Amino acid sequence: MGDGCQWRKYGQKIAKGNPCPRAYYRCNMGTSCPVRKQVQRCAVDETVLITTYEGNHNHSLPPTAKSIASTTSAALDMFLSRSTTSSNGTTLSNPSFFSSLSSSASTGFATFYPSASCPTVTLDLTQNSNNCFQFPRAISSNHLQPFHGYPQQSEALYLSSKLPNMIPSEENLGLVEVISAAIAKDPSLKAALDAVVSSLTRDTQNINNHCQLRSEYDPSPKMSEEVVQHQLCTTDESIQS
DNA sequence: CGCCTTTGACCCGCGC
DNA sequence: GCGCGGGTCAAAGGCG
Repeated sequence: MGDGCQWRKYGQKIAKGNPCPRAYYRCNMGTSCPVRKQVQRCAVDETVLITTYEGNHNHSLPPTAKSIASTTSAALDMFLSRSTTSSNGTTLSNPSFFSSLSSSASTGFATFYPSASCPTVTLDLTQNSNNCFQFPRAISSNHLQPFHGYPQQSEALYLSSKLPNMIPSEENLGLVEVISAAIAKDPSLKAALDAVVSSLTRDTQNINNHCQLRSEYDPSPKMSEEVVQHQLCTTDESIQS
């Protein structure tokens, strides 16, 4: 998937537990840019590409890359804001919220599991189509620092994507419902998403994409809110057990 | 000819 | 100390 940056491949390995090789890339845009990324197909669903970014660019980014960076940063801020308001006072995000999201990711839609020890954010890029980058949907994050694409502390950014024309499909409807329920439960979440979309609109010329995304985030769950909340509680209990 | 990818070798951390 | 696995290096080959 093109992300606006130029990458130079420097290695490929077959990781244990996944027959698909993992490719290693370095950013080739700046002089001695420290940013690296890993790309690997999901072992469960080979249409899913798991891309891991590490480091921070030491050069300016093209508009497309900036859009991704700002989007990711906004997503991180969104989840981070929840962590700072959590009642237990921890620096990590609301465990109930993330357990719900992680459980939805385990349905084969985006089979990636962020660990608490590694700062990560997982984004669903399945809305990518017509070779035009669109706004990714944040699935989960336990990252403690936003990604701006400029020198900061070392960090890792995890992105997952599917090939075009793969959705909407039944397998990820559950995720949509969970996200919708999360938005319905927390008005601040919807406000954060609106801010992200508004920010993206300034960077993109594709107004149609914007409209599509706004409709994607419309908090009108296909199920009643009571049913969704019950499922979330059930999911939380099963994970905790 | 230069750039990029491929791929086997090597390095290093971690668990036993 | 040894083996395993992940990450990186670098020579060789392909391609424009």
